[in-house]
Amino acid sequence: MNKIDLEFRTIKEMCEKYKVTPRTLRFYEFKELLFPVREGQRRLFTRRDQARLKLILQGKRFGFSLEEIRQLLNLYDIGDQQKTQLLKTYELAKERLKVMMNQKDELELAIEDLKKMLKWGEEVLISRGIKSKKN
Amino acid sequence: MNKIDLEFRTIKEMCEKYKVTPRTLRFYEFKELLFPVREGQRRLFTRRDQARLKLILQGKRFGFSLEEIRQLLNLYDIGDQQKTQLLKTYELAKERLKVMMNQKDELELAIEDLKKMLKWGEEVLISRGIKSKKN
DNA sequence: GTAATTCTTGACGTTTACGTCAAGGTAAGT
DNA sequence: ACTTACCTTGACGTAAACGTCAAGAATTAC
Repeated sequence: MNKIDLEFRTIKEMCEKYKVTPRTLRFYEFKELLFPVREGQRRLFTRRDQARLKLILQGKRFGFSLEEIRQLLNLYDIGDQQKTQLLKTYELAKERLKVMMNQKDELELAIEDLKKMLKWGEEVLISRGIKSKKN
Repeated sequence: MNKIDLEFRTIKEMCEKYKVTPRTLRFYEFKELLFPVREGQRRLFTRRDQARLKLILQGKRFGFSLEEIRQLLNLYDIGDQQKTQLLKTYELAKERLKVMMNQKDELELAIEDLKKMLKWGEEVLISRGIKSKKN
């Protein structure tokens, strides 16, 4: 009924829109990643929550832990942060970038190695007549 | 005393050489990734075990689960494998390669995004006089 | 006004890859 | 013989990120 409905989403709507389960959203609230308001006892997720959820899901894609994500979210939400804390968060992100770049390098090596393994496995399969050459 | 000592390693020697804990090696045996022989009740790890351990550690670097590694190890150890099983293992590795390449792509995107975040965070820090430009 | 739906808060279960005692066996050094 | 050192097998603990009931409240549908 209210135009305000555009501002808030129920847990179900959130689940459909972002492809997560209710349990997940409640869990994120419990972990202080989201802060839905209450209408009676029901949760209502604000735009801020939605923005945060998007970042959470992205963060997860990047391999961050929820705890790391919680800290990184402060980068977007600096209002009440202290200088020290802000700088710490920044450093955390920088560290994470390093880790990710190493991961990338290792992953590239891994891919090469696995390709070699596959090539070798292919030879074996062919030599046993299990597999034809052009497949 | 024996020259055979070159063939076998105790759990301690294995731990030092491969930087793992005894618990890890026992766990891998329990999970049928390693098959040390026994001298009395003590474990002796063969060359085959060492080769397998190297592959296990590599596999872990690549993000395989131990169960996946167990299956992949069969690629190197085909003696008693059936054709079907061999082919299945091969396909598994191929699937894994796909996953890894996707991971790599995502990771690259993630890295780019995180770099942007850092740049933005840097602006904020500078604008607050917490951080100087050339750092 | 009753049923069906959606929500709530517990609270225990799950998986992976080990960590961490506990209690005891055995071999080696002295 | 006694201590030390290293080994063994349980067996319970841990962390992350939810899954999966259970039991009850509140809203909506008809």
